[in-house]
Amino acid sequence: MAATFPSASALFLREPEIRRGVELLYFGYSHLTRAIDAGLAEKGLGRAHHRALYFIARQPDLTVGQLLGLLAITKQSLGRVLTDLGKHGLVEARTGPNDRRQRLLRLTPAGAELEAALFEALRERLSAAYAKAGQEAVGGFWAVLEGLVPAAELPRIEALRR
Amino acid sequence: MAATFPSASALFLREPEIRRGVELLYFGYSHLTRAIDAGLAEKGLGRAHHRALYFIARQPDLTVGQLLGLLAITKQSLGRVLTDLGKHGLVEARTGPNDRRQRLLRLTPAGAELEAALFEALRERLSAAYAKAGQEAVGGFWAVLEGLVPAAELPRIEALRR
DNA sequence: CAGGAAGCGTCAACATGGCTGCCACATTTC
DNA sequence: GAAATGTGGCAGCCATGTTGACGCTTCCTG
Repeated sequence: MAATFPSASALFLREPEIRRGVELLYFGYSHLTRAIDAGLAEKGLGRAHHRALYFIARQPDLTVGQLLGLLAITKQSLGRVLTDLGKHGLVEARTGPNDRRQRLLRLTPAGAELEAALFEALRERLSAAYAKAGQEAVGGFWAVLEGLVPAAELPRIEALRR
Repeated sequence: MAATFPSASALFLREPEIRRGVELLYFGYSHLTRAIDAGLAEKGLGRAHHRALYFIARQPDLTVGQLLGLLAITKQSLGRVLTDLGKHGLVEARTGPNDRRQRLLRLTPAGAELEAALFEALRERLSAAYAKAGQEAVGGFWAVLEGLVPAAELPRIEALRR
């Protein structure tokens, strides 16, 4: 949260600055996600598989429902992805200890290895961008992106940071 | 370009900070793009149509080839999108005055109106995030995203700013 | 000025990853 | 015991990406 009070005519709120943000977000996001496509294709997986893999790595033993909430897709779409990941031996599920209806998801060693390899590609790109922009810029980067996420959603994201 | 020299152990380059960036980028991008889905669905269009619409609005009279370069999809995929936009009366093309092989793309008044309405939704979200984060943060946001784009690609993006 | 290269359009076929609707089952909670 | 919840599965649809091949028209160069 910055301490500045934006004036009514703040220059950084005008159309060119907004368009610049839209474009950089589009291109930046595109290039970052493309960084792992090759690694995924090797295993016959797609981006949907990676998103699931990523969040399971991030929060082991999360339930199918929690993952659905993060990905914001339908149960059916996720089901297909989880089935694939299971068949590839990358993800395994066990029954919830408290609520036996739940299935707790976890990466297998092979899954963890693949996720780490894919993350390495993301890390390379993003840390290069971080280093080039500097620490302060990184704080700004986070702050703006946080502002794009509806307040109701933020807790779920913050929870990923343990 | 920040003036800081990242030390070998810069805290903001460690895994948690990288993961935070990956996640915020994912969620921020998702929420921003979802902001216009309703408006698009009303017209029977999808996100692919919006991307084309957006860049044609941004750079009128751009050629099919230039648009292909920006979107980084195949000619066939773009062809389908442009055909749709033409049928809806949102985009029109005229023969290039210098090179008659080229088709210069332009929004019709209806196309400009739709693009403006969709942009308004993006503007609302992004300017709220800008205002909340403050002007300095916005600079950092841009700087990090620029670092994600391969150097070879940057000129094309900078060119959008006239 | 002939011939190759470039810009564009288009056909067919296919893959991925979303979606909806509907149903089934085990389990938990009221 | 009834209702709500968490999960799984089937069938089918749609949007948007892909490859490969081919054919125009136009431009440029030797």
